[in-house]
Amino acid sequence: MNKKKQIPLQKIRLRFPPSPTGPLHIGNARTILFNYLFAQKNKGATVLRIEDTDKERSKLEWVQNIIDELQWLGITWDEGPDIGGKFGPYKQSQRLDIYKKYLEKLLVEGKAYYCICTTEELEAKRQDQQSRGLAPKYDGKCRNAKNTSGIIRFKVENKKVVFNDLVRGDVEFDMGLVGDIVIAKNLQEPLYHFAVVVDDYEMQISHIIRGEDHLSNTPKQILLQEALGFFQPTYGHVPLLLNPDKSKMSKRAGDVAVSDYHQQGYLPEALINFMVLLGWNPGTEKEVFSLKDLIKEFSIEKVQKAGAVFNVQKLDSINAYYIRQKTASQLMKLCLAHLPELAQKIPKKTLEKIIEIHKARMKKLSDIAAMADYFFKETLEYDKNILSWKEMGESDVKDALDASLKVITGIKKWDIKTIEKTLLEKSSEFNGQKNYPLENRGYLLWPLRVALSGKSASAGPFEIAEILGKEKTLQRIQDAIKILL
RNA sequence: GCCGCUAUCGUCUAACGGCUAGGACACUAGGCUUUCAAUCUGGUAAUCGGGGUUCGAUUCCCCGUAGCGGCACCA
Repeated sequence: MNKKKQIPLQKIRLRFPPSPTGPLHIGNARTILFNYLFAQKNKGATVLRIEDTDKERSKLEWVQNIIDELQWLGITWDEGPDIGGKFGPYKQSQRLDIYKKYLEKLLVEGKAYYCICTTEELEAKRQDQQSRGLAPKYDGKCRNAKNTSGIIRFKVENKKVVFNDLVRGDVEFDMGLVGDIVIAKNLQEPLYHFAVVVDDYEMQISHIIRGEDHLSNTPKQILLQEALGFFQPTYGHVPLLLNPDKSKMSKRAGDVAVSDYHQQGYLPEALINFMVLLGWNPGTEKEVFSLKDLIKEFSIEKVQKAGAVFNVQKLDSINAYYIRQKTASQLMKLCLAHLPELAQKIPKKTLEKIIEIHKARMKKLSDIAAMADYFFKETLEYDKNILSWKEMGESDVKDALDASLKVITGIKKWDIKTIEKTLLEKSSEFNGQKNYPLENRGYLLWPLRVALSGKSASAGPFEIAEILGKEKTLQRIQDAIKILL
């Protein structure tokens, strides 16, 4: 009774099956990543297949978004709608003839039938079953009706289906609880379960790694494979990505698209590293992985069984880490898109310096805009109260700024070393005059730094001054003195 | 409601059936420091509940509970 028509495949082949009903979802990207890693690790091939059987919701722009963002992440495929391949076409909407052939086969063999029950009728029955504590299930009314049109239902056999899942081990379902499923609206319009089963067979897919939400769909697809005489691929159901409240992340309106994170200035390597850690780890304490590392170290056996909450704080921390690893020149290029137009006119070397002094503070690339805005403004606007350090009164602040102004005016060689040395010497002198604790440089430097940046938190005054240049530095100190008056 | 999956710090996770349950993020105390970061050194914080098996259970088994997923003419 358990005779499996398992044809051992020569090749390992995985598929990425996004549905272009929206931008590439982060959860989807993670599942695709697992597929990619499994394939690469096992020297298998990967196929990008666009699942656009839902004509109303599928859009061309989303196909492009999916391709763009996968490429941005560094995930590649061997066959797909963009590059072709010998099992194409790779969009389901272009494979209608293939589905039709198998649909007719099922119909002729009596394994599927036309159903003319109305949605109202079906809905009423469902309600009734639910109220009586039964599982909602199609009652099979049209099963033997010999209709010649209508939707197409597959006769779900009343039996137990067991399969071995790569992540979960043996899983058993009682299909007696499931009614005949709809597999197509008509011969031209197949539905998900059917199209997937046909494509996975036609494209010779050996391993299906997908989200846990498909676990209870799997026995239906297995029954379909049996009815069609197809081999059965190996399944692996990976845990879902969860919202902080533990609900399924795909049902959320916020930032769930890879492009959202892309635009905000998360680095692809950070996103990859973060996503893979959500549900997988190598069993060591290593936490930083490049795609190359992952291909070597990934194993589906070590994938977690429980869902993982998507924690943006951890993403931020990983992203900040990867930002810190970039060279000034790399980071400058990446930040350009997040900076005002004016930045394009600034010499590249200067821009690099601006980026460099903010590098350790950035969580994402877009942070640079607000963080370094004072380099791109003629005049600064800020509350004069923030110029004061500790107990300093307005006249003390003015004295400090005057002192800075004077000593900076006298600087001949404009480089950070000289600026720092000069200011530090002045700091001791100033503190002595004012009877401030000698070692506390804030009395001189805080007002200076605020005058230059307009912020209570910023990079240091010496590095800002060096980049600003002598003229602008002096100008800003004078501006600060003016708002104190 | 029915079926299935799952359960270790707040979060992501580690722990051949055997040290004081380890690491990371977050939080927090301190060092460095003009500020904010970065960085360094500490700290708080977890095995869902109940039975069983065993010399010994986070780990294996059963029951319960909870969370999640599925039960579409969506994918």
